[in-house]
Amino acid sequence: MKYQRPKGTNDIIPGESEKWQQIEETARKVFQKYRYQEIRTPIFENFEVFSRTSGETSDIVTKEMYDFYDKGERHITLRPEGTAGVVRAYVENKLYGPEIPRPFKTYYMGPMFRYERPQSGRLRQFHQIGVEAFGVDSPALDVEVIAMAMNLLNDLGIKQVKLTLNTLGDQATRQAYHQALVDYLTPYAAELSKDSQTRLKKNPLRVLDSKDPHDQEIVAAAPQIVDYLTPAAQEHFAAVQQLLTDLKLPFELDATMVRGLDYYNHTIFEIMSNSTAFAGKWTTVCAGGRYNGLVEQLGGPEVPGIGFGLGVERLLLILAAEKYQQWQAAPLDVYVVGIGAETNSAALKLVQAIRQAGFTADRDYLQRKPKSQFKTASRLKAKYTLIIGESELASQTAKLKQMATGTEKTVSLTDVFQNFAKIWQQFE
RNA sequence: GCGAUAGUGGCGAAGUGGUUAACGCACCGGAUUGUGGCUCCGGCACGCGUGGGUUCGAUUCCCACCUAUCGCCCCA
Repeated sequence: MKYQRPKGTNDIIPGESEKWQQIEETARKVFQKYRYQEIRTPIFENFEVFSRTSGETSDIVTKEMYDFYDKGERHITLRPEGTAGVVRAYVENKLYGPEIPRPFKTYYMGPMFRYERPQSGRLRQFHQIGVEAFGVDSPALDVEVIAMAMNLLNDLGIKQVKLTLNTLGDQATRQAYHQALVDYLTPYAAELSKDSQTRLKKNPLRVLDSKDPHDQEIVAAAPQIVDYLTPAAQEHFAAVQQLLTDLKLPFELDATMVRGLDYYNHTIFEIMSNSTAFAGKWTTVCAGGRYNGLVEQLGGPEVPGIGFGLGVERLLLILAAEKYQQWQAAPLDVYVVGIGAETNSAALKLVQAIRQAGFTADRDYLQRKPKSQFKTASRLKAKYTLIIGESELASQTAKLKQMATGTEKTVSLTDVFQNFAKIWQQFE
């Protein structure tokens, strides 16, 4: 093969693309109900938009950025996630203006890029559907966003999910907790895994979700962030839990859940699936949280925000495994069979007329013999065939055949051109 | 970035250091001047991921690279 797609990318071909359309359509419908509007931001941004916000020491910045210098020596990054770009656009377009009602609720869908080793459900170019809501600090908004994510998954036919929840607290909480954690972990530094030793220096919180068994033993007795929450943070988190309960949305608390990105605080959540697509292992399909302070960090006013991102490829894996739906191309109403080269023009006019009458139509383009054309019509599951040959051409008629029954009727070409819907109706 | 496994037609899949690379499915054509099934007959890899090397000779052996899959890291 001369050319192959770049490593970690995928072609979404007919047969697949229908699924994408269905997912996107479902998402748009759900978001519309909650009154979120679409935003489309560039696929690439200045490097700093992501490096500053995600955290200089985060894995995304240190090893997963797809970045390069363009011809003007600008340091460009293909977006690794959606939030930073949306926040940048929010600030740049002054969407925090007083004339814009709060919360400002928006959603996006599109490709994201991370330079990493491809694996199942993980690509270099992958796709996320995400939402962001700005300008409201109320726990009710946290819960609305979470409920909307659950709503979307449910509408997509994914029922087997688990919602996990944690809080990172506010600035004061984080500082106090950070210190407590470092104090606790430092004596164990030598025992920690190599990765965790560097985490301890760069971002101690990340030690919490280490997969290393011995790390986990140490972490088990570590101080928990809930014990360091300021009264305000405590109150916020309690309210979120209460509201979720009011909505009868079951959730689990996970004190070790953290985020790979630095900008999160307060409520963070993940929705996980243990679908057979992941060999029964709980895998995150949707992750989100609050990011008060991020807007400021990108040069805007002090405006709180919350959002989530959902991985489309992972969603597709679950849907394929659960076979919840049958996806297919638009059904074929009429297949036009042309017999003889001289019917070529008439066949083309016929498919066009049928399409303009609001039906789907296709024809043979290879001048194949009738038997083959009928075979194809049959394979395409055409409801009707419209046959035109020399004799029909001479009498300005065509034969309409209902494939299921084999019944044939002669129709005039003029009628087909002028009112195919009527002919269709009479046959049905 | 590290480790493991793999790569033969549209798909599935045999195979071997040596004349024309099995077989199945799908597809195309014919038997049947203009009608869907079945059957029968025929066609369908100038080539065995790419590039080098060893050899009289490589799809087969060696090396490098590419890609995929899985694990680690991390994450959607």
